[in-house]
Amino acid sequence: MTTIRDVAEAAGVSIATVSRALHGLPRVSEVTRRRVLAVATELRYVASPSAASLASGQTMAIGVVAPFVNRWFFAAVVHSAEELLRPAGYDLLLYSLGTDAVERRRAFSGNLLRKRVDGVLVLGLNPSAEEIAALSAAGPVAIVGVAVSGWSSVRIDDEGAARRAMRHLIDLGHRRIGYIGGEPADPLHSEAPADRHRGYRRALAEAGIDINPSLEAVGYFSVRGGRAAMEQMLDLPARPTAVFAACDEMAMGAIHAVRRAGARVPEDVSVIGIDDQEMAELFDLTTVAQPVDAQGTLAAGMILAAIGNPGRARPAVTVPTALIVRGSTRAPS
Amino acid sequence: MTTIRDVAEAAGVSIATVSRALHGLPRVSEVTRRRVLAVATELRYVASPSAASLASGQTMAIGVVAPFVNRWFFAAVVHSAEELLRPAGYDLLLYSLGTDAVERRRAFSGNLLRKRVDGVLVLGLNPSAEEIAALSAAGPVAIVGVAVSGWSSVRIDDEGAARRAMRHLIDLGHRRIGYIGGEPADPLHSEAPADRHRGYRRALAEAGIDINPSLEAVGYFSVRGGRAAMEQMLDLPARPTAVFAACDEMAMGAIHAVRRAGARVPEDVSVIGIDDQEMAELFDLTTVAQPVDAQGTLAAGMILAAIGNPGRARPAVTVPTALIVRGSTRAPS
DNA sequence: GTGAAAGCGCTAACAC
DNA sequence: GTGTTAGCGCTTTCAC
Repeated sequence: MTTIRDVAEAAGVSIATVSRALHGLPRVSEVTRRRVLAVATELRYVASPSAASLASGQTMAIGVVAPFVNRWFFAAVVHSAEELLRPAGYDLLLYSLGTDAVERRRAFSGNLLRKRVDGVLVLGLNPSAEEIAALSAAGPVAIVGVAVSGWSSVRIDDEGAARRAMRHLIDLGHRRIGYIGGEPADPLHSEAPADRHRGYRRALAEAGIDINPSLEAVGYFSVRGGRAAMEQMLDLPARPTAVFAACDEMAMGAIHAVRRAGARVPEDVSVIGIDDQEMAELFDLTTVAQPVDAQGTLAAGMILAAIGNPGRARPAVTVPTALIVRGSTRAPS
Repeated sequence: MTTIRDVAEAAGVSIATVSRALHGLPRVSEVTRRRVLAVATELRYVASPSAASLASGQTMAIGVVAPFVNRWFFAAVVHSAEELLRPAGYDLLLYSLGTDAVERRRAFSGNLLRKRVDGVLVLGLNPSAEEIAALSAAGPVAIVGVAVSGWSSVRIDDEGAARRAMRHLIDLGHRRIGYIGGEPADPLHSEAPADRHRGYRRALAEAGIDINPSLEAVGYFSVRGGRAAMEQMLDLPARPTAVFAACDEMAMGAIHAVRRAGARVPEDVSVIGIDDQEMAELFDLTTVAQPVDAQGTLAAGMILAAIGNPGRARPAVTVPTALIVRGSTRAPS
């Protein structure tokens, strides 16, 4: 294995000069720098990150903590974050925790990330006080999806997005509107589901429509959960004329359920979601779009900005959403 | 920051003993071990991975190289691999390269992973000779999707899966069967697309059906690509009665195109895919399922087995696929 | 069963 | 502009 010493000897300089030359630091003559670079390339030298970390105190790695990578939203955010982080010289350390509460606890209690990363990107979970402490010990944190005081954050206005979806249905003339959301006790402790639910109820209230708990079903934020929830509502004596699902995946499941029951979207039931993920267009799904890449890039940028600026305030940004009207909603017949 | 020295002092032993105790090594009395463990917990001590790596020569990290994380297959494989790697004490370093050839070249030429990881998991690309050399320098490699000599590998029989899909259509009585595949010059240099294409043609040949190039369209392995490809085929003077798409995403795009054109699946056109991803059921898509979790777990296990066993042969495993018949295929009318 | 000490490969402060 | 040197925090021999 080639070390910095090999390069130094081959270039006829000291290891300190090699280090400076390779990092583009001043106090190295142009001639020397060129020679060192040439030798390093020739010898296929790669600096040891472990040694560099130990000596410099920086790991040049960012931890990415998320419940899953195999969910559209998380994968997309991670991808866009990487596009900013990698060119800045940072590696990405992936921690997908799963839904399991035990696993989650273990991950945080072990201080998984301490001494391993310079900063953390958190996705899709609403951390407890202990978790906030544990993660904060690892470096500056940016979180996507919920605001946490002391951390940078990027999110959408979940309640507002839900209200916008609901207003669309209400403006079309719907009065009997179902809701498909998450579990009452969300295993990820994320706030977004509760916010969206609040938006649903608030929109109803604003329109002077009574809340009907039998029109609220649990869809677990998954396709099949959405389908099951819709099936349940279709069995009601008085079916809803429209359904608002708190994410596109559940909305797609709902559309499937309607069709399997021999009914049509939107003629018999209108369906609206939140996200505007890739598949939404395929389902001709009306939805409230949230910018994904922007959230990943923003969060990554916040981490970078926070590293080395312990003093500065941590921004909490809310990014805008937009109603995308497609063919899955129309006035009730 | 708590170091091993702090623990040693607090426990009244040397740092060597702390190290042994914490690693469960022999030559430490049970009493001492317990005391050290207690003190370490008390002090919330976490060993520095950089220092450990530098001293031991192991990074306890595995590099994951993939073109994207935001593709169903890759995300699922990564997730299942992590479930094996994390408990074994390994971190996951994510490198999603994107499609960009330049970026890809840079990634490999810089020897991105050398001295950073103990092993590598490669997904979704068919490495060139140089890339094989570059990655091999980082440690034992396991690759998913294609066999590479000198590396461990897990894959499905792509040609066989394609033939199975085709035989299903042919057995149903179809003779005019379209194909939606990847680009002729695959930017990822992956072999799977070519293998599947070969399976398509071979199945036709075996059934004594002439190959008709106008029935072969490019779908870029994406939903929209599949839709565009299908639209193109629907414009043909003689439409195919069935279409085989080389992945489910393209198949779903194709189904959408058929419906938008006012035709029906499967009455007018049968559609079959490969993958059996989560959404396939929603589209009632007949497809050839490939085991995803198994591939991730197997590949991860191979890396673990290879680490510390430089001599042993590298297994090349082919996992079985299965035809899943749903409602998107039927006999031509 | 325990401790002393020699590195691992690098960065950064300092001297020249 | 360049070199010397003192660590960074740990693992691992080797002596006791």
